[in-house]
Amino acid sequence: MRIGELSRKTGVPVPTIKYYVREGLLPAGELTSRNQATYDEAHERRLRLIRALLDVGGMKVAEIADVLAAVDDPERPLHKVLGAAADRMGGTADDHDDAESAAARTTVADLISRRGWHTHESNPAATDLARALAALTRLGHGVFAELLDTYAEAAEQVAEADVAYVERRVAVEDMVEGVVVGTVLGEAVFSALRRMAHVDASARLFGAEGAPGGEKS
Amino acid sequence: MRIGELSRKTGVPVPTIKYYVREGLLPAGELTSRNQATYDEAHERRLRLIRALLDVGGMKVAEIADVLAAVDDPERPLHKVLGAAADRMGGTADDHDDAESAAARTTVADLISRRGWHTHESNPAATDLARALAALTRLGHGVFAELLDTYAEAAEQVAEADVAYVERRVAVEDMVEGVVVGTVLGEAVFSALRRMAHVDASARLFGAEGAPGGEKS
DNA sequence: CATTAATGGATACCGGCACTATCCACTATC
DNA sequence: GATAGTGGATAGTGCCGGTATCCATTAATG
Repeated sequence: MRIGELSRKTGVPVPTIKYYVREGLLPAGELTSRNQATYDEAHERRLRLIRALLDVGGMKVAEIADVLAAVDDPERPLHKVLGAAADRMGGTADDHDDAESAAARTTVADLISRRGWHTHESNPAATDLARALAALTRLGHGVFAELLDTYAEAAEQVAEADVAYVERRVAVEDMVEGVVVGTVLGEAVFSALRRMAHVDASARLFGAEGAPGGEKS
Repeated sequence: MRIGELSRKTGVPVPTIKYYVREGLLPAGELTSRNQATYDEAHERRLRLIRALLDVGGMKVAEIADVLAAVDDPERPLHKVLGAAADRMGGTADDHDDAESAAARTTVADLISRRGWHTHESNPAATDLARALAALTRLGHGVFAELLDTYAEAAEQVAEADVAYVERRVAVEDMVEGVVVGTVLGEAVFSALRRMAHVDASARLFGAEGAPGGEKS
């Protein structure tokens, strides 16, 4: 398959495909002449993954390059790929490092030990959590931390399901890709579900229905 | 308080504050002369909220403007604010509208009725969910949909806690802000927790620990 | 076999976004 | 009265995902 067909099959413009190759997201086609190359189903699959990560997962091109490099490296242990896939999140790192941040880090450390999690507060996710909690405190919503255990419980359920899902993938390369998909797209899935459940929960409580065209107060 | 002090207290540069005022995120200070204005704690609080929504929540300036306009409008019913706060998510809307998308929409509709949710598939969150599921299917991960009920269960727990949290805010304006904070920052919190739980769950299953320096498979 | 279309590769350019810099006339403060 | 700070306006910056354009070469087509 040549680049035009790849473009037609995936809906990605040819110059964009070239751009992804330049950025290292997609391996180049195999050259058959000086200006001819062929692409196979692996390229097609990779290209769809890239678009899903971009459009649905909201990842940046450079982050995708990192994650895919980890995916392609057979030496890379699975949990490192997971780490690379996970580290994409979190706000911009202009931390204040004030009293709220310190308190938040303590809260996170307490949570980790309380739940007996096999992780460490150096985990980027823990840093992100601390940042979010610190922001919450600065906004006067420090009480929100009381929900942490409820959140953690739900997160455990989801994570358990995710890992079980990854586990039952047959081949290892499928597992690795499964980690990426589960981490990134799973987040989009859960986020959407949470928002839908919000509508439902507030409808139950306040009597407003979710469909538009409702009442005024 | 004048703009310089506001800047010092919040760590936001003066030109940036002016920019937020221009973009309608922050009300202008009250003019005392032609080129002097005073700002109060409400400005300070609002400014912190803006930064949290930007840095932690990953929202765009225009989205924040929409949400804050809804927050400031006392006529706006609560669930509409929630909608405005929630609609910020989801990928770019260049939908394919193919077989996968149709199947995904059916899956979403089934899920809504199965769980008896008071929402409709016109909900933007439902659209986002359908998009994510369609992407999953295109990647050959259609089986992921089997996790949907586990995800939904967890989402319900979280949403219930969120709504209960909002409910116990005393004043109404606090409730409204609580909705925004709970929706946006709550997502950051859950996302971080999920990634931490991933590490823990995969450690339990594969015997790899969260700290680096592990094994090969 | 001649013409047209497509390709790989390189470079330049584009629009959107979140600021940042500069300038101005004016005011507060020392 | 000198210096710093202010509101307001306009222009510029750096990054990011692409697009556009060009070239020499090769494939496809009548």
